[in-house]
Amino acid sequence: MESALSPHHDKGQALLYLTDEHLRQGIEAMFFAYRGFTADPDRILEQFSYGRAHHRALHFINGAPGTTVNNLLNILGVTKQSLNRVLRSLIEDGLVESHVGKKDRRKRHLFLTAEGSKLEQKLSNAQRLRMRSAFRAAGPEAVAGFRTVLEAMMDTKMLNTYINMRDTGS
Amino acid sequence: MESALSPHHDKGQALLYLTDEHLRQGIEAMFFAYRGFTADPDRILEQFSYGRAHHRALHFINGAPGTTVNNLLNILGVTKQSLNRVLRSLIEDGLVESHVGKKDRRKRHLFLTAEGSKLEQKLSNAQRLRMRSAFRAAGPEAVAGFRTVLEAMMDTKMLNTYINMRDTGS
DNA sequence: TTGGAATGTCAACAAGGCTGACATAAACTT
DNA sequence: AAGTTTATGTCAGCCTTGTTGACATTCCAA
Repeated sequence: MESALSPHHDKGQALLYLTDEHLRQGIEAMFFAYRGFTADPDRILEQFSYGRAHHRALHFINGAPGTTVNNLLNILGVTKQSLNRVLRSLIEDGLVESHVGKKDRRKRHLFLTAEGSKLEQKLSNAQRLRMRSAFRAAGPEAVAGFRTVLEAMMDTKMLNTYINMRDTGS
Repeated sequence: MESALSPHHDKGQALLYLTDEHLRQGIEAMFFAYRGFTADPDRILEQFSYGRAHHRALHFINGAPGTTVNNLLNILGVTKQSLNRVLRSLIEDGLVESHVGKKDRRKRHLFLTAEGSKLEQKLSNAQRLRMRSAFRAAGPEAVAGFRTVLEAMMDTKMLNTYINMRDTGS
């Protein structure tokens, strides 16, 4: 990265991507990209009178069937009251099932029903479609960089959660 | 990227980054990274009893001083009622000034006051700090890839808006 | 057996989206 | 000059999704 012969000059060159101007562009890119990222599922959710909170619950229950309410709380970073409202409507509508734990009967283990799975598929298909098209357009090196920067931008605690989900494939 | 001798095999290899599993990871990375991205300004805004909507308004008024309400509406993608509520409080609190247009007196041109600029600085410093540390940790190639993927993920309309802001440097 | 953890529920509140309706002033069109 | 469109503001009301606080229940663990 830096030449031993002219460290100061090369350091200046190499760090040009860290100027305030570049950072501002990165900030705005995140803003606009996140809007695109959520746009497609949002349109589907509207038809079901659901919101992003429902999508997030469906997504993570799908990724970790049998997860507990508390675990979901930690992943989503919201209060139990907030999550409970969402879960209640999903359970009432027959998209999610809550089973009392066998070992620890205080815990509720959450599962998608067939219908819940169907909606989750619909949502994630839409989101993957855009992600795939963006990945394909950008190419594998860009995607690797994308992942690297995003991981560096996460809170430490969330990074561990993410890495865990990434590596266990659920 | 692909060998001329065994295009099929290499194509299979090259496209491994487009599997559903990788896309799912990209989706979750976006979710967690966006949380990190907004966490620092959110903490500051809380002290001022403001929300993200105020931050967004301050950010884009700062980037394009004298912009009109309608322009801001298009950038932010919200209704005028929603934006107006935020602008009103910022104007009342003396962070933003609204000036009647000289050429077209229907238009209101928006500017940050000294105090508004101060808060905007505070917010963007916090956000840049995290972005800079992420960029530095990831390196210039990763940052280039990050930008490429984000731009590919935006809605076409927003992409143009973004590119315009990016290139004019405001 | 008692303390605390896990969960659920009720009530109340706020931010910030939304729609619809209406007002006003200015600019544009015919 | 009259009528239309544009830009903006405002009022009322609704929804989702976040918050806090209080309280009940269940049940594990020391």
